[in-house]
Amino acid sequence: MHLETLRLYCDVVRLRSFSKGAEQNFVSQSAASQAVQQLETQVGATLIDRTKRPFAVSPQGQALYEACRSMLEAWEKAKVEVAAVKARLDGTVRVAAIYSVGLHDVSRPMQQFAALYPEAHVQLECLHPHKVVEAVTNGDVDLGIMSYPPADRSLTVVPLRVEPMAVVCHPNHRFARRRLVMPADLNGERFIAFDRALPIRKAIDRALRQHGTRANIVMEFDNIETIKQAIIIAAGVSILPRHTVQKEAGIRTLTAVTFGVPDLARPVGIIYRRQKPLTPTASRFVEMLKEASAAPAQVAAGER
Amino acid sequence: MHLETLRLYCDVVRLRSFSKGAEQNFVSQSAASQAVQQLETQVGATLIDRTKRPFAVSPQGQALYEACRSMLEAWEKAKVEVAAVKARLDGTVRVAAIYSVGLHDVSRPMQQFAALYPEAHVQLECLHPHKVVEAVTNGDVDLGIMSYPPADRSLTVVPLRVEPMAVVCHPNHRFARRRLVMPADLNGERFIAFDRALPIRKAIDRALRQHGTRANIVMEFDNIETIKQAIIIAAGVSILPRHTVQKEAGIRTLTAVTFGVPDLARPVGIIYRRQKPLTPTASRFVEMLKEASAAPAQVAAGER
DNA sequence: TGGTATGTATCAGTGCTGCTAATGGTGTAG
DNA sequence: CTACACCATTAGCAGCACTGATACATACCA
Repeated sequence: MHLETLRLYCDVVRLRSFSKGAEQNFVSQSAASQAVQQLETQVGATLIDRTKRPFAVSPQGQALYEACRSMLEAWEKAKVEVAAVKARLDGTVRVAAIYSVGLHDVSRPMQQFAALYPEAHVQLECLHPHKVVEAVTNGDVDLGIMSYPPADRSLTVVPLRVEPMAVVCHPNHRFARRRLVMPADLNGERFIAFDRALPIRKAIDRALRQHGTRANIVMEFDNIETIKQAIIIAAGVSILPRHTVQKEAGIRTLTAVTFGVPDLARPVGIIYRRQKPLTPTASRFVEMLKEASAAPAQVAAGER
Repeated sequence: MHLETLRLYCDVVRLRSFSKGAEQNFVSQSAASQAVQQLETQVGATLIDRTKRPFAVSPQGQALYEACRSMLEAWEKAKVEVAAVKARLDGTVRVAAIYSVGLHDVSRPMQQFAALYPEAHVQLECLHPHKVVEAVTNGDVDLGIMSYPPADRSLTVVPLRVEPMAVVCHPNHRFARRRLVMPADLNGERFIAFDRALPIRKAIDRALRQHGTRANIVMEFDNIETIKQAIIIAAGVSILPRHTVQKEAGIRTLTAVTFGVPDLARPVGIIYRRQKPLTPTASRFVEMLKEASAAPAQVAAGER
């Protein structure tokens, strides 16, 4: 039984006319006649007495009319309710980012986004890289922003940018006066590394190994902020994305020196579930992130 | 949108499985998948998150599920309600009869019918002939029982019997001693006639005219009972269906004498609207009336 | 009582929709 | 990582609802 048939029947009864009811539902009079007949067969009763004009609605027909009216009302209500829930959820973009990206690079696009789409809402949480992947996979968030996005077949990856890496040291370190540090310079140098489980650690290790360098790893941390603190207390040097130390370089608490391996760079990307297409709002936020990550890169290039 | 689709969706959600929901609705798993997809398109929201197993129902999906459940309940309730009204109405046969038939010939079949079909119910009302036709035409009653049923194209006529007419007079009247009264005998006789508007009046007038008889009409009434009262008070004679004075003849308050025009007879029939087929109950009652009108006719023949 | 006008039923043809069966893809458990 | 269970997808097909034309019924009018 079609809901449209019930609506048609209600209109026919309400307007006391098959023709008018049909017209109101944008079908032919013939269709209305057949539909009501089908409905009568379905419920097994005569709903309309057509021998008089205008026709008479039988007691059964009246009862069914009222029942149908409330059913159709319930249906319309359900649809708007679903649409409301959808709008509320669609208007919210839940984002999980790693600390180094979330703190520096997402807050500005977030403000920009809030200004452009006042009805939308961005929820940002900063997590450890593995937790970012987990949050995306579980569907706890719509988007994940992270470095070295994993090549998981259940995830779609949108590359954002590639962040050049620099050697970072204390301003008093001898490297701080140089314009360039070569891999060989790191031999035996006290080195503060990323945690072994992180892809960035593996990328740096591979780059150093390819140039025959063996750094003297004295500490391991799983996030950039802690590494920077370690460098500040003169515990050693490290290799970090250049723009993550931009602020510290400005106030001379850290110094970034170009590293002699230009292809060592940290890719940053957005991940989301392949099987779950983005909401329009989330798509717009992705576009904004892509634009935002294009502009600062040029600033960084000019600075270099 | 099909109600069956909503039912399928509810079962899928309830059983947390497309396959089981499909099975419960006797369709393939593919059909269930497509139906839910169509439903999602219709309401414009994702109802079920299929990336996890067992799948998760989204907030929208849950809201729609509850709405659909109540809609389906309302539908089932409406159907049984309509069926109940139908059963009640179908079990009732509304009959309109003219006085002379209703009082004498319908009450016994009615009792018989009530004994045979205890769940059924016969509503009998006695009306003037024209009102009987009107009641049938308006749909106020299912059946009409009357004499000289009109040849209306909107009515179906079921002939019941043909009632022979007799000259009826006071037991003291000179006719009362005769076995036969010829049309010529009525010349100048004080005659109590039917109302001019009634077909039976026209039939009697025509019969008398054909035999060159001019009765002296002293009174006109529109029903047999009143005519009988008039005869009893010795106001004159009349021509009436013989069996309508059977009781009075038995107790010697009236006398019926065979009339010399055997083809003068009153046809009695059932009428109902051609465009509105009889309910099964009404059909059974018609059959019973036909049987009942066959038996007494033979009794009357034996009496004659 | 006939004739006209309005409104509904009926019919055959057709395009669309929902179903099935088979196959492909995905998540979960062992 | 393989096996399994489950769901999605596809093509093909059958059934159904709609249309347009026509027939019929009712109501109104002269």
